[in-house]
Amino acid sequence: MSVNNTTHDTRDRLLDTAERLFAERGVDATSLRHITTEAEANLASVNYHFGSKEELFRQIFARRIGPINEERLRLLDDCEANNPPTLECVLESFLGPALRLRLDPDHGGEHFMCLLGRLFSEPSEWKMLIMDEFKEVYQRFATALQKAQPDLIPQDIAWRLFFTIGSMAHLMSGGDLLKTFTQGRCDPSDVEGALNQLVQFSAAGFRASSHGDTP
Amino acid sequence: MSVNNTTHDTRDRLLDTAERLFAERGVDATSLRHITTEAEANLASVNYHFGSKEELFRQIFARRIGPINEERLRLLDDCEANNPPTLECVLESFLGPALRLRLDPDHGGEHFMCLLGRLFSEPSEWKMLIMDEFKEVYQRFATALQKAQPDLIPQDIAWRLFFTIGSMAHLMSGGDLLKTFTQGRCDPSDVEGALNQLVQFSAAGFRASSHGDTP
DNA sequence: GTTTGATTTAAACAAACGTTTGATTTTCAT
DNA sequence: ATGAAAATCAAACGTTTGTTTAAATCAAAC
Repeated sequence: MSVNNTTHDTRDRLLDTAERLFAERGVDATSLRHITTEAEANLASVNYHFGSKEELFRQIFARRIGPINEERLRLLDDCEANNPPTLECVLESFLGPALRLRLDPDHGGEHFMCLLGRLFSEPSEWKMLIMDEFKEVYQRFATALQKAQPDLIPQDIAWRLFFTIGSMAHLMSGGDLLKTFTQGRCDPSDVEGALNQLVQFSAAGFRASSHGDTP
Repeated sequence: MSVNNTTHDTRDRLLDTAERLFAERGVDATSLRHITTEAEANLASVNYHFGSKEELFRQIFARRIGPINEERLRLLDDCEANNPPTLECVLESFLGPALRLRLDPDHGGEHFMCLLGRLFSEPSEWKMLIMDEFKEVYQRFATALQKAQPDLIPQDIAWRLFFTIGSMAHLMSGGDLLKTFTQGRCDPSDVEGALNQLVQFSAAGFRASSHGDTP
């Protein structure tokens, strides 16, 4: 049988459920039994539809990461209509599509965002998956940032983009720390507020002079 | 028998080996069999010396985190000899003791640093362990940063400290991304260089005006 | 209505997990 | 040297893991 509605029912339910559980408890700590139970599917269904747990993870990742990076590049194109593009515009093009996953009405995007944020600091196998998909986006944005701040040397651009990614990943992977320590007065789920905070913080970081002393 | 040299030999070897493997492969993905094999100890030795895998982790954490936070507070005291303290001094007091774990000659500190960096984005159980130990340090530094930048509202301080912690955690948990993408021209293992980059980046972020527009 | 292929199901698989046991060896104060 | 405590050891414990199998069920084409 080829594709039809009911056929992909359990397949999608497995993807959604696994995405959520992977985000909540980590990939290694989530068993196929847990996934299939919550998805109301048979234990064997994961191996039937995906072949293995690793391939399930790969497909969870694949269906989300493409659109995000495409939108990043599309927004970056708009920024580069101006020459040089503004720092804020470039940074928002990079950070916005990731952070706005939280707005997904069925919360699937939010779960994936959390999972993706955690992946940045994960060792080994799983991380390699992002690397490849991320390379083109990274290079395009590093170049754009260099154009926005032509006085910086490439190493400084790299360091600061690295820190920006770290801040983004930290925000994506939870933000419990922030909400806890501020007793809810800073709310990471206010997407546009959080995005604005991060864009302003990073933009200021990129505007620091090159060798460190404040001018 | 009470403490003597050979008695604590395997105990320490277990702590060191587990610390390294937890950092390299993650806590969940590291088995007691893997730990005890590499430590050249019997499988039962972890349960004999620590009672459980969780308690082993707890002790790995406990022996390192105390000294780090003490040094942070000691350095912060020195900063606050000046009033107000400089942003750079406060940030370096917070970031330095963590990042300088890399300088540990037997590389144990480096492994722990990696493990600690990952823990920030980990879900649930393991993370709670840091939270408690971290609360006092967080509050003291948030207060100091507020004194250093009195024009910022507390929410801005919290957001920017959150981003600083994210950048720090990203750097601690590996920095593969940075080294890979810059083909080695940015080297996270140059501790003082990396520390300087992060301090300058964060300090500039903290100096951004409150509501976002560049003045 | 029968057939065909896709899907679901219950049951079993071997492997790996953390932990426990009881005997054995090592260590050191007496 | 002797006895008691500490440490190590091989072996087994009961679970849980991801995966496989073969039969049962379902959907639709002929």
